[in-house]
Amino acid sequence: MSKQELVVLGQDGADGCCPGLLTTPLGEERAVELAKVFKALGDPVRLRLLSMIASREGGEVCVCDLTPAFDLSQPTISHHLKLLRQAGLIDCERRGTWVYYWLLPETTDKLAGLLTRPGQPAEASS
Amino acid sequence: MSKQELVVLGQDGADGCCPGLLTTPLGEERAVELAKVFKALGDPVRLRLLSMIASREGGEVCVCDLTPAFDLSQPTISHHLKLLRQAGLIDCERRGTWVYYWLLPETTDKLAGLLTRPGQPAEASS
DNA sequence: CCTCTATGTTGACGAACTTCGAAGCAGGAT
DNA sequence: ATCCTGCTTCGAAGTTCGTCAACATAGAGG
Repeated sequence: MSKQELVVLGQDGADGCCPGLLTTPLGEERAVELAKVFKALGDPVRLRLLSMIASREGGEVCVCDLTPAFDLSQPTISHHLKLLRQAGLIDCERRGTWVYYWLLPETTDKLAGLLTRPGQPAEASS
Repeated sequence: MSKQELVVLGQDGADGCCPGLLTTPLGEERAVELAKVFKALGDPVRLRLLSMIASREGGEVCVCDLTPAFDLSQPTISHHLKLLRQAGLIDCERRGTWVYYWLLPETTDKLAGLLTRPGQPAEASS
């Protein structure tokens, strides 16, 4: 299932290794890589999907719990989930009849780190 | 100059007022608003522009310093800068012959906060 | 085996995006 | 006023994206 070519956000982010977006000019290859992840977040449907998955109590959501929240066909939801998966933001597994999705926090952590300025702790909101 | 309809990232983010992306399901309107900002970041050219602007010593960059870094026409760079500006990520001002751009850190701070999980400080990288 | 349900994949189409050249505008210099 | 330079806006071409209907697949249960 999770045999998609993921976007791997190289060395960086929360582990405090490599330059953040806001401190050092971004190289072209790295920009391309990063843009894929941000592009995945650049759609309202995908943002809501990610949010629904991330905020789920047990950490896992079945597709059948996601689809009814939208006025979209199931294939469209499936398509958006695939893009989020390819961006390395979520992963999934089939369990019997259903497929469960969960957040990959490393990726969001790295994005948050990249967008954080040196002096700014940027504690989680709420 | 800065009379663009900015995307205003409502109440949220670093000020710890409203739910982060990862803790509470996102409302539709808010998702649309947020998606515009992420979409602005979803292009390699714009990411590099933002990075170049943000990491500049004095905090300001002239367009003429940005353009040579790309294999793109000046109108194209101008277009991307406009999108970043409409997303509320940067602003600009004309001074004599040149136009200077600078980062609006409130917006990146808010994004970082939204992507940060409750337990995770997400200190700036590098 | 066959059928039913839950998901993913394919192909197609309109909308949106990226890019360019050409034209427009604002200021400084002549 | 006239020209030149720096930048933005306009209009068009090519590409990518979001969406759906139709089809394919995986597993459960007869």
